[in-house]
Amino acid sequence: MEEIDRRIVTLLAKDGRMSFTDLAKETGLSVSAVHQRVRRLEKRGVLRGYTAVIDHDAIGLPMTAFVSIKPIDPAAPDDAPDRLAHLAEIEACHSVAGDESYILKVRVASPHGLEDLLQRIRAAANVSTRTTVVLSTPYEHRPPRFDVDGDR
Amino acid sequence: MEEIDRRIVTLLAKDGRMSFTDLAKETGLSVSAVHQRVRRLEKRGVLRGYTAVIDHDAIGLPMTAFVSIKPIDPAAPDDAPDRLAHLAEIEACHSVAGDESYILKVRVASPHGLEDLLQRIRAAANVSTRTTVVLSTPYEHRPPRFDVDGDR
DNA sequence: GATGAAAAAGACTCCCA
DNA sequence: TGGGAGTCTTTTTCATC
Repeated sequence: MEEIDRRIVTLLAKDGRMSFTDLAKETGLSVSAVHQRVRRLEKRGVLRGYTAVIDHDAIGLPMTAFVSIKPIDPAAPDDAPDRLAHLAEIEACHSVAGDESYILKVRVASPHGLEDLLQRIRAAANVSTRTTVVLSTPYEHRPPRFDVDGDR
Repeated sequence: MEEIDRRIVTLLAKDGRMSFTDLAKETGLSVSAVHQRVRRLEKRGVLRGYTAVIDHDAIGLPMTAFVSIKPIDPAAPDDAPDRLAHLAEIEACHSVAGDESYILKVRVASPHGLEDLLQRIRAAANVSTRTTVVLSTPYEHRPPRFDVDGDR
């Protein structure tokens, strides 16, 4: 992928609703050339979609936490992500190296809501949990900086 | 905030580029009424912006990690987020309760890139680091489910 | 791949209910 | 607040280089 595609991706990461007209101005290409490139990036899966950035305080889910989980029975098949997928409070699920097996990012309304969610997580996936409560988020969703190289 | 606004927010979380026409169809409102509501949600800060969801594998940053940091000198003023803001590999910075003071989410090209970044983090903010490498991400960026209530 | 032009769809404004 | 009409902008397709 070269320069202009990277530029387009970065611009759309900063403003997912930027118009093709504006993308064209920023990249120096014509509108239709930009259009073509964006569609190609979408098709290739480089651009996986678009989403609104939401203020969780404003929608009544002001509490964020990271929940690390570990299976109670290490011999059982590990299908925790599937077993937890129905819990809408879980925004993300990452399989990780280290002492625990997954890190979940969760959004809840209150400490009570967190307590309740943790119980449901433990019950649904047969895991123990370790929770780190987020106090504030100085920044999040920063656009990626990516270079030509394959390293650094 | 009531029903229809919540619907709009959820729809835009799922597809940040959804047209006003489609939002109107989904909500049963007229285009101008939806338009008005979206602008109001943006103005109130409920909708903080829009962003493209990027495949980090595809752009040469296939390695994700969570880096927890702790100040070397607990007495020093805590301005780690500012000191780290120039590091573009850091996608998010959360202040957390618990043993460490911040959790950073980082994206790098390789183990070598991670090693290099960790050194830069330690040097820039005078902190020790503990790193958890992400092996895979079953899901991420799931839209919030939020109810009328203020609890649950 | 990129371009410009033309047609279709959508965004945005304003006024009235 | 919501709806509708009108206008202007953007998107999308297409033929051409």
